[in-house]
Amino acid sequence: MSDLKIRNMEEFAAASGISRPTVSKYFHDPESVRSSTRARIEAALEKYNYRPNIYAMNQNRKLTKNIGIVVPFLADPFFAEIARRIEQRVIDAGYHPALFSAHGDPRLEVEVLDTLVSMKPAGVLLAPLGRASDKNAIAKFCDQVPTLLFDSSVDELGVSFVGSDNFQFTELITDYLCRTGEPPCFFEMKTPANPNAHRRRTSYLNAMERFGHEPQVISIPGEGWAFEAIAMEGGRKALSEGVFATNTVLCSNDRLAIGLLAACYAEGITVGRGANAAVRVAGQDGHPFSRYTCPPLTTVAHDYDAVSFHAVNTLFQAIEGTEMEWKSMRMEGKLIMRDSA
Amino acid sequence: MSDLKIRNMEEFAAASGISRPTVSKYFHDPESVRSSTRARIEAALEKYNYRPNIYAMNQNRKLTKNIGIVVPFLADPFFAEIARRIEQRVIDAGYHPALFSAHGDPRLEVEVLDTLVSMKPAGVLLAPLGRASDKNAIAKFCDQVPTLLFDSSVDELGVSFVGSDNFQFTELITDYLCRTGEPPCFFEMKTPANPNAHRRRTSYLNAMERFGHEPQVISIPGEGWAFEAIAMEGGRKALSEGVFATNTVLCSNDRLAIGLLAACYAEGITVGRGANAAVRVAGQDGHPFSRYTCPPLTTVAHDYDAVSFHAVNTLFQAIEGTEMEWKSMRMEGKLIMRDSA
DNA sequence: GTTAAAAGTTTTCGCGCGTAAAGTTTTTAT
DNA sequence: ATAAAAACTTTACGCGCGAAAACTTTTAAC
Repeated sequence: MSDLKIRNMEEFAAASGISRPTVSKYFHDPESVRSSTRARIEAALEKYNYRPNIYAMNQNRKLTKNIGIVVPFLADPFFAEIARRIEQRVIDAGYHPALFSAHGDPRLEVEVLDTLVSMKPAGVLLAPLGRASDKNAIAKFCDQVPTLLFDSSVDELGVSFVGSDNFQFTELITDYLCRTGEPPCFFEMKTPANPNAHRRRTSYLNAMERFGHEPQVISIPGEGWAFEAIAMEGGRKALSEGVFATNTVLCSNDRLAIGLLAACYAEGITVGRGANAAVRVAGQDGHPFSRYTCPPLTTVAHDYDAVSFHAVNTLFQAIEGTEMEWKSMRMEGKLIMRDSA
Repeated sequence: MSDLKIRNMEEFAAASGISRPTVSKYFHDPESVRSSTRARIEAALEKYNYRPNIYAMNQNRKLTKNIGIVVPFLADPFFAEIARRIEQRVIDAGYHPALFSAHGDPRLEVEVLDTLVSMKPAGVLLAPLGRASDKNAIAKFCDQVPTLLFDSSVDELGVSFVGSDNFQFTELITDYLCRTGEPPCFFEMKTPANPNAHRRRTSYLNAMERFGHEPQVISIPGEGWAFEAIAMEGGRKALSEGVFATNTVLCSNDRLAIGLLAACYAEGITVGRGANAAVRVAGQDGHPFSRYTCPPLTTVAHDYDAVSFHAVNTLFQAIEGTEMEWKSMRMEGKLIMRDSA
């Protein structure tokens, strides 16, 4: 690599023996220039470590090559995992991901969206906070930027929605639990941040009715995103008061289940599906660490691959101008039987 | 808010009754204009939802208001947590954080650094991959951008280093374990990604010698960032072969400990400090979920607050031109006694 | 080998802002 | 009240690139 510093595209074009507009075209889309031209540019690119000034580049483009990714809480391993996969797919498609977390704060979510508008991204993949979100702000944002909502939908905003079929999740595991032991109680937060929680509760109630069992929902208090702590505290209280009508508890999500497992441990209650276990505990999500709880957590896992694939693909279709109606794509979950239930 | 669309700073300046250069100055630093001027600009800002074009803004500035944050693996809750806190502090300081993860891939780490160079950030907070990092690329990067290394240092690069005192971590918990039961074996990955692992092993060996105990290091094979899976597999093998010389295992980090707890569970080995427990297991890091393992994990917790505070502050000092020598700031960890050891 | 299409070149303009210089007004200090 | 300092205005230029128009060369098609 030569040490001669290339100051701008003009100089780089001269060094590579190609005109600046063609070089510009190359950076916009390498496939848009003849392969012989591409080779010469790429040879120069090897020699001089030139990169176009991203600010000058994006100033006059209506559409940049940026893709925004927004999640409600990045310190939640579920969102970290799904964001990681989406980011990888965006990079593979030749775009530049810009990752943001609302950190559980609706005001910060609005700020992130404001920042994104001024970034003129080609598109945005947005997992909204949910209940706490400023719906008007999100609607306004969706009008300005091609946005695909994932994980949890807000009305019918954006180009489409990609997520998981929460009804199917809960039905699947409720069925499994009913078939293999006592019917489950449902353990959830009273005021869940995420609208998927409501779907799961409803699905539980429906499934229990269909199977002819009496449902029981235990709603514990607590706000925010510290699900494990909330479940541990609420779980200990519920366990010590003996409110669970059966020996089986289905948690609204895996993080609550992890907290409940800790509560059981603290209360000296053995968990598992063996004869000498007192209760069965199951979760929902296929949390990255659900495999390593003690006992390993029985759960319904998101199809991370399918969600990230369809989310990114659908957004790119919209970006490329494919006309399409808004639709909701919900992936089925897979039952993962482990020792906890 | 008026619906009249303001197209650029010229129009906004006209609307607020202030000249464009002064408005420009305001956006660079609101404190740099007279309070009466500031009030008029902010009144107009309320009225019209104008935001300067970030690309045009940054094109001619040598220094933007962006702060890069780079971590080796964002799906690791430890890094998610420290990134979250750093990001918050950066926002509070009036800067714009740009968060990147190398996803465990050294080539991606180099790409992220390349991207960051072209973003002309005011500064970067970089937690390098460690062993796998391209040291030359990092050194070159540090020459171009004010960079503060955190978590793990690479030579004496950047303006300074802020992290944890890994020697103190391991000494502290080794001492605790020796005082409260059998001396610990040390459980680690054979080829750890992070250089801190070496410090912890060394510290363990030193401490054991000082306390007059025979050290035993169990190094399990495995590559990558799936620590729990590696520890679970390696742990089951080690447990079934009975390689542990004592009933106490100190893990190089909490994620390995979580995997080892799962291995113990799978092998039917009870963990804890009670009389009827077979082994004691301890970790290091104060992983966000260490509180919710079964049994809850005894560990040494990073001082997340101090690390994020000093990292951000030291970087800002360097940005503001404060002359200072390179120094290494290592925060002490706090022993967190729980039921696992 | 001719021809049209595709690709590349030259030229020119403008985006939205940073920045600097010179002049004017307002504020602060004495 | 007056001078000096600070803040603001006016004017002007340039950053590095996108984009469009008009022209030239290369490629592909028959």
